[in-house]
Amino acid sequence: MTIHDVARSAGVSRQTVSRALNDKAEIDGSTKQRVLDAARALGYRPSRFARGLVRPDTTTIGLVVPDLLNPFFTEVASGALEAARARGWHVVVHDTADDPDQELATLRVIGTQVDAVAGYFGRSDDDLARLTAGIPVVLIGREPRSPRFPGVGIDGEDGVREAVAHLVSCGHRRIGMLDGHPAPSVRRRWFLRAAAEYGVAVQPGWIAAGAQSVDGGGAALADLLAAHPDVTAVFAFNDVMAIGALREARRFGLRLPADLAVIGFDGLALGTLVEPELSSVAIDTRAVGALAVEQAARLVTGAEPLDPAELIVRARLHLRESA
Amino acid sequence: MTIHDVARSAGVSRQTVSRALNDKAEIDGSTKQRVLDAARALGYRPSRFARGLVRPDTTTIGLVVPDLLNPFFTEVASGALEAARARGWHVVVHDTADDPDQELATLRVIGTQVDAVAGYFGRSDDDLARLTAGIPVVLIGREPRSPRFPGVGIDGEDGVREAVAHLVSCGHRRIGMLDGHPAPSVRRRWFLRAAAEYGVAVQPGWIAAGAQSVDGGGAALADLLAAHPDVTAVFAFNDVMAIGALREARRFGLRLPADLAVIGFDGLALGTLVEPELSSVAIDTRAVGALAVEQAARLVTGAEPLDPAELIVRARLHLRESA
DNA sequence: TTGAAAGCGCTAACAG
DNA sequence: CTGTTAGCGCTTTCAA
Repeated sequence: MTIHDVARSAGVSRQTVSRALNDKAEIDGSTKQRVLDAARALGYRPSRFARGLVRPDTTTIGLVVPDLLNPFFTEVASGALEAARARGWHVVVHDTADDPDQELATLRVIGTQVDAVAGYFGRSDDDLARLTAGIPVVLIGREPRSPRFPGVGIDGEDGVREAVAHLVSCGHRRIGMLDGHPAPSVRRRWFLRAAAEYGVAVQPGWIAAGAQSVDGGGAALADLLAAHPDVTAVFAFNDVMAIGALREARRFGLRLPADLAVIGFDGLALGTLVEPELSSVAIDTRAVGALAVEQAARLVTGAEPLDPAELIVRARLHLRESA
Repeated sequence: MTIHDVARSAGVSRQTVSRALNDKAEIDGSTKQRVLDAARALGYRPSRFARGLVRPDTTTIGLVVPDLLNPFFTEVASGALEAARARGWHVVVHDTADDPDQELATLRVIGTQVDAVAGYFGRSDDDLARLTAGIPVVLIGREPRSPRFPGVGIDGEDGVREAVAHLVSCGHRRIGMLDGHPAPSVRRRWFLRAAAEYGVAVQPGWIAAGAQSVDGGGAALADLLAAHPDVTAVFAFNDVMAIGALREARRFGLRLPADLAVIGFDGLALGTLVEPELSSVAIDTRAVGALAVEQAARLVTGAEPLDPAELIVRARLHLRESA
């Protein structure tokens, strides 16, 4: 079903069909209507590729995230969108549902939709290279960083240390962690290292892991407290889990932060909506997205790419009410 | 910069370049490397359109939302994503920043990226028709519904009536509303009609309007209470605003729901994270997205489209703690 | 293993 | 106002 079929059906040339469809001036009203009717009758839809081939194009970059329902990723996306807008570029957001098959499927089609790709990927560098076949790729949050693709890194080490220092200074000695799958995470390593520095001997049982979601955080806290009710503070893999922990703690009848102090990671705007407001090892989520776009832009235009050191976003402790 | 330039630079034919880039088998290792080097040196990137033209294609639909940071739209997007996945299709999400210019820019490029468009648009039907030039369009939440494009409608009338009935049955007589811009909204009309039915004479000053955001909701409540501190309950344009109102009320030192009852609209998952948990006139947000995709799918494949009556999502009151 | 030819569906430029 | 011609950049036959 091409423009040719419509042309034949309407008894005109392809060019006339094109004119009718694109609302051009140089065409007779009745001819136009006839063409439009024929197109509708045939169920004709123009090929976006053929169009793109002959029309001036806008650069668009694809942002791939594992889960749009997680506000962390929407904040990153928002930063990316804004950075792209500043250049007059477009961003389309893809959701892989945190599923390797979906990620694969996305990678297969994305090459026909965008000029560069940025985002969160689980596949190996080799797979990525093969699937993206020549279009620029920027990884976000991949740890360890890839030698092959540039990536935006998140360095939470100092921030986590601040968090542990704060908890210790408040008198906490039994500090647990709610890790997120896949565990153990880098954030856990930062936590354990900081705890060791401050003389907190974290017992293996003080760490529980759960899905990176509100419910996962709640479940992890329940597990943790069931085995170790004497833990007085927890550091969560991210804010979403921390918020789940807050809710779970309330259900347990714990007072916050008196009975249990909670510190999250990410510094989401969401943290100011819950009660008590969430303390968090915060990163500039919008900067993460903006840097990814900036690097993608340099790759696309052939400008000098940003240096790995410039592509690191550092975390800082934001103290609010929950700790 | 085309495949031709690379071929010339590497001293091979275009097909050989194609083979090298796409990791095909029938190519000598050293030739491949030479081609790859030349491509890199030239900064060559294949045209996604030319590729799309000759490669089997996956259908993708574009979902256009005004603000990805608003969880309502991410819930809708999530429903759309899931419905598309069930058919093996893809969805890309576009954010227009609630800005007519961005919407225009998006519409201009979207035709080269997707096979159908669904979402929230402010432009006139004529503009939409011209800009989308033949690709199927599904409107979401447009009120009144367009005669030209199919759309998913939201009917909150019964739900709002339930909400007002509930408030009245709890003894509330001075019930205000926090409307969202652009005001007055359809939801306000539902509210006023329901209030009239239940004998509540809503004074003009009991209605304040604000941005459709957390801060907007907080500001609107502040305005409302400053002028009419005797209002004992408010219905908010949406949950996000309601949550802002909750926060503002806490800052005012009001007890919830004893001093002020709050009911939102949308039924977001977010509502269960705040304290008190938010009562809301809830709609099935995922169904909204799913219906939009379903209709787009029918338009794309030429199947019998869904009837306007089937494209309506009705709201129901979900009572939690805030009212 | 490589190259030549053909054509994907569309629109801009030009001719009529 | 309408049709003809000529590509856009790429990959897939098929032949060498």
